[in-house]
Amino acid sequence: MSVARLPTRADAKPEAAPPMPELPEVETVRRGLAPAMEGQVIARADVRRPDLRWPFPPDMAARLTGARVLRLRRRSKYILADLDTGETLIIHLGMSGRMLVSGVMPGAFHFDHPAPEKHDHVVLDMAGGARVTFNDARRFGAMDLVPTAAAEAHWLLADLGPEPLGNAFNDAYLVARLRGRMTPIKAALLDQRVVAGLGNIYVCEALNRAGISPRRKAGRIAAPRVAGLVPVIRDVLTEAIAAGGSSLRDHRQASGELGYFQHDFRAYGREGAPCRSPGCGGAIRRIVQSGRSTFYCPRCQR
DNA sequence: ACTGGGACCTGGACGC
DNA sequence: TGCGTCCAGGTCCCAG
Repeated sequence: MSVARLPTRADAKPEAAPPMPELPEVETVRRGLAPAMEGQVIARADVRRPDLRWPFPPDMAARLTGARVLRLRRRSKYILADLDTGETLIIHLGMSGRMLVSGVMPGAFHFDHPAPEKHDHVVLDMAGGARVTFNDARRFGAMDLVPTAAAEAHWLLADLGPEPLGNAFNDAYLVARLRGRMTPIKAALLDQRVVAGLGNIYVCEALNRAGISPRRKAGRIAAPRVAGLVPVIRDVLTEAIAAGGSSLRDHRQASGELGYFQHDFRAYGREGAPCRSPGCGGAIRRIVQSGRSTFYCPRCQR
């Protein structure tokens, strides 16, 4: 006779390598954290090592303790937690950062607190009973605590380009921003100063949908084609956020680990497989640009 | 100013 | 079984 069991942390581990956190994953994490954190007081902050990619403020735990989280925002791939102390906790997931929610979640399932694992670097116990655990094996992630008024001017955020889903990201902007650039369009779209929040995966997907070769020099693409990238980028990200949102509830019920959801990529990670662009069917090819994998269809991306 | 390449970090996949 | 090597990529930093 089988016995029902509580979800375990192992249930959260995706079978395949999880997608790296780009804008949609970060937004999904933010939405998942919100019910556990917004309006809640941080009763205890356990900073289990002094640094991720950079050292934490040495008194970060003390400054977090007793603070109420007013709201969670997102800028590019950063999560910003505004506190009632006048400070903002800046969080970046890097490449392997994960957020796990356990304990009491208002309006959601209750999970037992998991045993601490390797790479659990920061643990926040909320007064309401929820616990947020930040785990980051590769430690490319980051946290900093700065005055809220200065958060957007933080050196990590200061040079970021416009949000791809915002009004400032439009065809006139993108055409002007790429004019004269001799770098491949793949690299230009990965440049966070051009547009903030895209990573390797969604750049590959956007270029595939737009039918633009990742090798083409950014400044040599006809303006109408560049303009066409804007709605495609918005669509790719919006669809991914929607997928994350719809999976959030199920995923939280399954594990408590936030931000990972099933993707249906057309190009990324599909070397040798048929291109999924409507009516194409060419073979997806993998090349290396700037030391990174690029997946594209030589048949429909020109 | 722009561009390309290296460094950081660790776990997992792979070959011998 | 175990060891070495490669790969993943977000971001910073540096050299040209």
